[in-house]
Amino acid sequence: MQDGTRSGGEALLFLTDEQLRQGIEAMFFAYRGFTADPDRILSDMAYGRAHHRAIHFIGRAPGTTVNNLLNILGVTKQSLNRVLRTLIADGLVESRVGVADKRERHLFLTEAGRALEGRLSNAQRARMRDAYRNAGPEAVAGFRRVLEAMMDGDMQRTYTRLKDSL
Amino acid sequence: MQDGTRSGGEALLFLTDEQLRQGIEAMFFAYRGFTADPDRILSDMAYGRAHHRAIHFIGRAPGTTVNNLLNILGVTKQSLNRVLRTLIADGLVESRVGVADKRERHLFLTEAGRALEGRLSNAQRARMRDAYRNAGPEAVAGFRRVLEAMMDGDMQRTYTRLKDSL
DNA sequence: CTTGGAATGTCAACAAGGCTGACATATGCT
DNA sequence: AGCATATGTCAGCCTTGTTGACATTCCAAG
Repeated sequence: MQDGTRSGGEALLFLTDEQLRQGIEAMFFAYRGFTADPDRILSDMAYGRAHHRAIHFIGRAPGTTVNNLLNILGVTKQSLNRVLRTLIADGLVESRVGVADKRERHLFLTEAGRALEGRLSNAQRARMRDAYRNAGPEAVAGFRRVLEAMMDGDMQRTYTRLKDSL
Repeated sequence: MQDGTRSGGEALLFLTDEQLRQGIEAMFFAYRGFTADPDRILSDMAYGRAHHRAIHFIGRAPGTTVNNLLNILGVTKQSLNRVLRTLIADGLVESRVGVADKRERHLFLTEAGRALEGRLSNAQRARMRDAYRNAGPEAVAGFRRVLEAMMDGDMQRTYTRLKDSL
């Protein structure tokens, strides 16, 4: 009564190793599609996926601090700083010294930053929308449930906080 | 009757920009969890995610050719070759000259290769299993449907071929 | 007021893993 | 014989991650 059937006779066939393996591969191939469109846009400029992530989360939570962003992105400050430096130099991001705490830097998208953010997120949303429409609302609900269960505890909290902040 | 409601009054609220954005972020955070466990195992050795992918798909389709693997992984031969070279040198992968066509190399996991593959895929399946169990069979079906709809056409075909080959 | 710690920025060095371009080798096919 | 295919390899470049060290600025506690 483990991993395939249950005492009541209810099949747990969705937990077989083969089903799990298919899920793993689906995740791998789908993530490629997920990033493909923004990647194409970015490759025309001198930017990569790291820039996209920074732009996305700054646009998502304007005024966020560097530390905040660091936690969301899960990279080192040196890594993030390199990306932020170029975005600021190129006039896509603005960094304002904190009011309450002047050590903190609050990050905002400039007009140009918002423009690029729009292009990127339009492309990514278009793919998502097609997939959602194709799969239907119940499938989408399941999709979200499985993804949330797949996150690390920390990220689950970060994700929920972000999600509920609108 | 676009993007929010339909003439019949059926809500399409799951296609709102806000819902799509949440799906995008869920995908981002979930993928981190998805790769976290194998990454931890690999970082102890001199290997990375690229080695994991190669090992996974060779274990998945033993005897696959280099070209085949190239198509699945979507990287350049130089990139793949660097990874394969170390895996072969370390005795995890065996490369056999083709029988019908001697230009081709067929790739197999050695005993040691299968051992590592097992560790990695056990870890990844464990997380997947927990997520699946947590979300339930209907959610899993929806998860799979959305992921498949999110893939590029090419990858969708590759994925299906791979999936049906068992 | 001094001092410790927090938040941030920056420099240097390095590694993984992508990429392009060029070229070599062996083999298969026409 | 000659072209195409499959593979390997060298060299060089880019992005994006890492660690370690150090400076600056500022808050807050003693």
